[in-house]
Amino acid sequence: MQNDHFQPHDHARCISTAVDAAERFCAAQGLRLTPVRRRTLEILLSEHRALGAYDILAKLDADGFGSQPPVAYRALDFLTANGFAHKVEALNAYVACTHPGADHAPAFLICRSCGVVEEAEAAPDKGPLARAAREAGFAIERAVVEAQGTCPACRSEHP
Amino acid sequence: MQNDHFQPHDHARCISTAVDAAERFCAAQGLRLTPVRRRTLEILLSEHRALGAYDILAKLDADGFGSQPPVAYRALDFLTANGFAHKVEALNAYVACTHPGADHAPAFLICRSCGVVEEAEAAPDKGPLARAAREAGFAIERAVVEAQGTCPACRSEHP
DNA sequence: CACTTAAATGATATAACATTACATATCAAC
DNA sequence: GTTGATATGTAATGTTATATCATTTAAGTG
Ligand SMILES: [Zn+2]
Ligand SMILES: [Zn+2]
Ligand SMILES: [Zn+2]
Ligand SMILES: [Zn+2]
Repeated sequence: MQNDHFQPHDHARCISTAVDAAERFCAAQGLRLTPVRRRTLEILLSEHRALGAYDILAKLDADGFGSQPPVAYRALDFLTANGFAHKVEALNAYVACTHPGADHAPAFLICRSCGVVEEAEAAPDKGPLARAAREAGFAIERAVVEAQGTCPACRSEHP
Repeated sequence: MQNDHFQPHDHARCISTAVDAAERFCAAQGLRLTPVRRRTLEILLSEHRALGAYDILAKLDADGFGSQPPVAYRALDFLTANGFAHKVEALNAYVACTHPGADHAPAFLICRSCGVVEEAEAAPDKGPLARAAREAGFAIERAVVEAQGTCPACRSEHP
């Protein structure tokens, strides 16, 4: 794993890297990183935890954007459709992507103690699930891979 | 894979096997497979698709059980806690277990065309995710592994 | 059997997550 | 500047899930 956000790290760099990548990608693809979309990405990037759509909506509202659910859901749809954020299905919540750039298949390690969500590569063509799919003749299009447990930082606090 | 519920099969046997296994397990463990719990399991077993809690609730209501959400959620809690059913996080819906018996880590193949959900073994200690977890010192307690795509039966219909 | 206690159910209310629909505004191209 | 496409504002509604408290049922105990 290139990064490990369970440990203390230069988080300002996490934010600037991701925002820069989003800006460059949007410029290159003719996508519009509008103020509400950009602010939503910044909100997600502010921590490595998954945030609910209504948590995000409350912050957007406080910042002078709209106060109705579609404001948050539209921004999240844009960010997830373009790979800048992901939905964590097990939490019904959203997290900024930490593997910005190309299209990819995310997997998550979710600490149930501190809430930090670490993104890894799912490698959808490998592993036991891919084998079961091949045996059944099933064509995988998208995979949700989310492990819940405890991160090293939390376990060292409660030994 | 022992079974493959994407293909035609003796489904009455699926049902009787699973209900029998649940009855034996409850008898052995001193658990109470009450009428509403048993009926909920039968409803889930009636098809190999995931059903929403409110779909189940409507059927329970029609059968003379209660009509309020906790009726369905309590029965589903019992069934999932004891391994007779699983929640499919990507669908916010529930499916009967087809690997009855011991405690196990399920993975799912979900056909987005016909809705059939096939259960496989997740093998939580293998695969790329387990490797990433070991590298990060993360202790996995539960894994959500859900692949969405198309099953062989549906693909042969739309070639 | 009567008593106690834990588990399960009934019922009400509310919280949390998400979408539809339609009006208005902004932007890019012509 | 007009046009058409994209984005936003806003109201209403739909869907999924939980909290709380009263009541009933079942199991264990003397
Ligand atoms: Zn960081
Ligand atoms: Zn990502
Ligand atoms: Zn069957
Ligand atoms: Zn199972």
